[in-house]
Amino acid sequence: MKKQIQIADAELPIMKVLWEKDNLTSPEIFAGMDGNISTLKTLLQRLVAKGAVRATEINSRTFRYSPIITRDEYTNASCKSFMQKVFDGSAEKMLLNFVKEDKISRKDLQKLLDMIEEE
Amino acid sequence: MKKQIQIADAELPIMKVLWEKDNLTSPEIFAGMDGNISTLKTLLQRLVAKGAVRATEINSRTFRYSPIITRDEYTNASCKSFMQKVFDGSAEKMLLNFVKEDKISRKDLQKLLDMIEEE
DNA sequence: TCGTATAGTTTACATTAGTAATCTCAAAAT
DNA sequence: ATTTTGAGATTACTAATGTAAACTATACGA
Repeated sequence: MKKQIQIADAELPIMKVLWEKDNLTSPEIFAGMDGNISTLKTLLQRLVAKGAVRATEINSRTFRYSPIITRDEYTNASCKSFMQKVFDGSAEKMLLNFVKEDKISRKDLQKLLDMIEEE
Repeated sequence: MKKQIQIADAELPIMKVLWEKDNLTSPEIFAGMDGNISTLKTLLQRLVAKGAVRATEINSRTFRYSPIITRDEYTNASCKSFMQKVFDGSAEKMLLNFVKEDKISRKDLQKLLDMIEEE
């Protein structure tokens, strides 16, 4: 049972950058992101501390960062716990809600169906 | 802009009980729930404090509790922020992921489609 | 070579969340 | 009337989160 690493909301944007392109230096990560630079440093640090991101030393005192947790791992775990929490683990309940609330249209559903059929 | 009331994970089970049946006394709420009774009291109190639950006095020092936030309000807000956070606000991305991960089957989708067609 | 910019480290602090024990005081029981 | 019970209030404490300033020491530019 590998203990679940929790990625906090404020940390997620950093993960997203690294999922897009990894092996970046911290300035590369932070360029394009908004928020206070000190805060971003702290968040990156915490991600490294909790084992979500790996820091590889290049020069002494500078690193390149890469995600250890994959986007899929994160997404799957989040979806699962979200579905569990809000819809008592029922995907159908969730879907139904999305349809009722017009978050998804008939067309979207059809598109999805087609996509499945193709495989 | 009504400020978003956040319902914490540990508080949610109490809300779920009240969404099922409201105007309950605290012993009625807690019966059937598990967890330390003191903890449950704290959580109920916090829900009242943050305006998610209304306490109506019956005798002095005893109350009946009812949800102020509706299940739909909660569900919609949660879905929205979850989708925003994880799927950058795209319902399709999310659905697609659920399908890819086999959380939803072709059959489920078809059922939904049928359901929509009927209206 | 020396100064400086800055990547990374340390420290800080308020808030929320999870968990729970203890206290208070009226209502119910005897 | 007195005791007991228990609903609700108060207090507590740790961990996580969001936010950010200050410090340190090196790599690079002048």
